[in-house]
Amino acid sequence: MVPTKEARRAPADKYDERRNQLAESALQTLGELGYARTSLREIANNSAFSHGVVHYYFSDKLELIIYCVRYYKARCVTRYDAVVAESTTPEELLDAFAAKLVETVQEEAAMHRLWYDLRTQSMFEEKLREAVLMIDATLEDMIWRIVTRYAELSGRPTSMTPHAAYGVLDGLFQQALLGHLTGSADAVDAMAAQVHALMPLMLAPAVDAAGG
Amino acid sequence: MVPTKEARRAPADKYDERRNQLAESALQTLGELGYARTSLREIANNSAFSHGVVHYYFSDKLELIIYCVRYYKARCVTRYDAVVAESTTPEELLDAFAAKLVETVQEEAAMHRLWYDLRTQSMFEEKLREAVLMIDATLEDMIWRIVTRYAELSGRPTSMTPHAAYGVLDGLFQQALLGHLTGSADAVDAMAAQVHALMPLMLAPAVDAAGG
DNA sequence: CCGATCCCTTGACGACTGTCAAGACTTTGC
DNA sequence: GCAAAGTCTTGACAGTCGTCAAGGGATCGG
Repeated sequence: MVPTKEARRAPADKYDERRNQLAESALQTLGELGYARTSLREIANNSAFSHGVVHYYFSDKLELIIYCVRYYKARCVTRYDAVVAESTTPEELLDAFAAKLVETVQEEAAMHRLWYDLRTQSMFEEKLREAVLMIDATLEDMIWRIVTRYAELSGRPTSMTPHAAYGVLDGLFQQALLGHLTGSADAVDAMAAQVHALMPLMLAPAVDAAGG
Repeated sequence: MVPTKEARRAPADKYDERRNQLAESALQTLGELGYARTSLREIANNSAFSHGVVHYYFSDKLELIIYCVRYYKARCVTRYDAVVAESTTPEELLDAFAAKLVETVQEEAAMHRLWYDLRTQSMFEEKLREAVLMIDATLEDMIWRIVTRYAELSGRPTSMTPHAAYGVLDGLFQQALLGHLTGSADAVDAMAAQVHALMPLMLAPAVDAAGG
């Protein structure tokens, strides 16, 4: 009998652990091959198990992938929190933020292209939408924490909605990722410069210090 | 014998015409199903031909798709030229540009999600990169024509690189497309507002008219 | 130590895929 | 009107896919 999560006895932990283990292998495979070319057998090959085990822990290929999306989110959501916490001036925050962006484009390119792949797939596959929109909103929140902290440190109010701020930064990030993956040597540095130029524009214009 | 484009006798036009016909059917199918779920048989089903004919006009599935990308580009590249040509004030240009963006998100959503799909696929499939990067550069030029004309009409110089301008606008566009396709009623209107707010930020700040 | 439950492997199924060869039908050149 | 070239259909191929059933060990409760 196929065990469901709630019907399981004691080792619900072990069950979830296996699911996470498979999600890990799936994410690795998906990041390498993309959604279109990833098969369950290939995922299993990149794990310690055989291909049949997938249907023991997931009812469906899509359920595995959706589980992966949510599992992946848990890793990303706090990526910039240290940057926010440790910066004490707007310039410091901006530098640290841009540096972190550059770092993550370079070192987690596979995961990021997978994210964009899955987000685009959700434009075609309705079942992916709920999970994708949820993580997209979470990423928007993450970006907004940066922007509001940057505004705070600058002593100026924000002049963009969270949605718009996320949209433009995500556009630059995606552009840099594409450039990075296609061999453009200066793509990530260009992104850093663009972010430096863009962030001040997300705040209301500084008043001239004429009055004091 | 498989005819190659250069070895053909008189009807090189008819040959290309058929290729375009197939590209049309392929684009329709790809826009509906996405790259991952589109098969050659499905493309042929959406055309007047049978599935075998694809290999008469294209050596490969990938060659067909790459041909589609280039074919698709030819339609997009002049989309905003009328807006540029007919606007006489910066406000008019901005309104017309935003309106055109809204229109194209709504009425050509399938083609746009396909474009983002293929562009993302190029992060995984090396053979797609050349065509994708070419059309991406063309789109960047298209956007830059808007921005420079906007700057001209405003009497202010631009303050962003073409790359950055394209990146941020594309981010907003993609965000609106995702929102539109996932049922968010105000996604496209939000994009219009965001574009209105963003475009002035792409120009150098207006000097205060204190000196006359 | 035995039976039951859990975990996992193996192998198979039907469906679908890209590709291509064989041939039929159509058009063209003479 | 015949032969050749061009165009398209049909059918098959080898392979891969998601899915699932049967069964083997492992583990655990008694």
